[in-house]
Amino acid sequence: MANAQFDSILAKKLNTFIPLTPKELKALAEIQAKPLRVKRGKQLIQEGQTGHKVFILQAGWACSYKDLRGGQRQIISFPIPGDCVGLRSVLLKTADHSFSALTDAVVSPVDGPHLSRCVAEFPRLGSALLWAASRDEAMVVEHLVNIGRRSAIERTAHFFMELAERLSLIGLATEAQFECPLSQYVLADALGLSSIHVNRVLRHLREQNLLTLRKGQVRIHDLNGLTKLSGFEGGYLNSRS
Amino acid sequence: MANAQFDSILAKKLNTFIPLTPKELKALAEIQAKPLRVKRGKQLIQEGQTGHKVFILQAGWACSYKDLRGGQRQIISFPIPGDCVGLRSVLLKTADHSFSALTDAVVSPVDGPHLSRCVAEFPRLGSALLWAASRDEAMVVEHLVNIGRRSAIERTAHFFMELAERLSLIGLATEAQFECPLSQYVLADALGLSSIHVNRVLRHLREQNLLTLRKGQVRIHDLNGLTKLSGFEGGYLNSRS
DNA sequence: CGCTGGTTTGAAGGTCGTCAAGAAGGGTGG
DNA sequence: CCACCCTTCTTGACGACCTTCAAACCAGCG
Repeated sequence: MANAQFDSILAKKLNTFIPLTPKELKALAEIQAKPLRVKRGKQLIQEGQTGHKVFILQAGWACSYKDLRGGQRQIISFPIPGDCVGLRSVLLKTADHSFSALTDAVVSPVDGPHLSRCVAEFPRLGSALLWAASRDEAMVVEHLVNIGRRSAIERTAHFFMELAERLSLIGLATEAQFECPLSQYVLADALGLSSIHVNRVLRHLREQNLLTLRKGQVRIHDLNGLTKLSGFEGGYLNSRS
Repeated sequence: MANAQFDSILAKKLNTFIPLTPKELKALAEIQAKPLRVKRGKQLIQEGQTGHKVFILQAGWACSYKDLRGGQRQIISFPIPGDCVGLRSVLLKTADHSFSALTDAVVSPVDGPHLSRCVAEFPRLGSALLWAASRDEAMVVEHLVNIGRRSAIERTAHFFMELAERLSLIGLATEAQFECPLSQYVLADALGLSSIHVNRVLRHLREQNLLTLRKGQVRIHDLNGLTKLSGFEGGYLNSRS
């Protein structure tokens, strides 16, 4: 039992920042005690709503995003297992983004007051969570740079490089391959492109033997070439370095 | 003396979140005790550097940004007086962005350890700063949406609407006008456009009698029209609502 | 078997970037 | 005060990148 909690994916992540004591690990485990299964497409946070929900994604794929008039939307981030969602909005009056499951998923709802008490009692846990939040924000910033200043191909390559790195840190990717059940529509909303152009870009990447996305699997053929093309530097993802 | 500290622009901002006690105000004043004049163009933080510098902007204009190979850059945000810069990187190993003054400016360098001790002693001050940081992140997110999913005109209009709102909250803008010494090159780097296209967009805004930027002054001619055009909703900027 | 969600491709057009060059300030030194 | 710089703004022409519209294709599934 204690071991299972020790192995919580969030605990593993925070441990790379500071080693946590058994007591801290126990508190962390209590935070994410009640896993909740949600169906693909389920919306867990609605932009503008009050009452601050925080979730820890345990399994599956999801995205945080903002809708615009005219049915468009911009995806902010794809949380992966071990990531927190909604932390940023805890101190704001209303949630500044929506959050939905993209596949069937498992999340742990976190009670706001409980979280507050917990970080008050265990400040090191608080700063570990703050570190994770800082890292998430650095990812949003890099996303902004990606959309603002890189061409569609560079941008797409960069996106997959980052995703590969993140997944590999939690053991969900090898050097050459990982699961990625994102449709081209979803990718388009993340990359600030039309889905049709995403298709063309993916074909280019395939034809140049850089990367293939097929049946929810990304295969990386030429890591070096992708790195060069995208200008990817993963410094903002690692705690060491 | 105590009054001058009371009037610190950061104190005023944080006060809109939670009213601060005299002791907290005193601690806050000590944090930003040594104002430093910097010349226009001065770089205060370099992306990738270790040693975590935090600054509070007291006066003047500045920007945080990331450089890309090929001399391009993407501006992340324009801090205005009372804003903190570099807080996000405190817990990261290296700064994830650069920071430079755009005009002659005044900043207060903040000592990392001192800041830590301070928020440990005054937790409410800590959460006030965290609130400010959350608000800043919400702005980055909105910036991402802006670049990813809005056309050049909508995007530019939205940018100025947000800026007007922010400046007006600290008393640096009226309904109709505010100072804005940003060149079209700088605007281009912020909006993910070429400076030439920024020029074209500004002309459109001028010709449609929406907004004029001339000699470092923004004049808003049609607030309603701009709001409609940009789809601006300032909810993420206010503490109330 | 038809339906549905996703992928693929083509053609046409618009937004926006690039190249090039002139105009309009503002500051500095003679 | 004028000449000369530099930075910034402005405009035109051209082309590339990316979007939109339209339609075919494919696989999984009831």
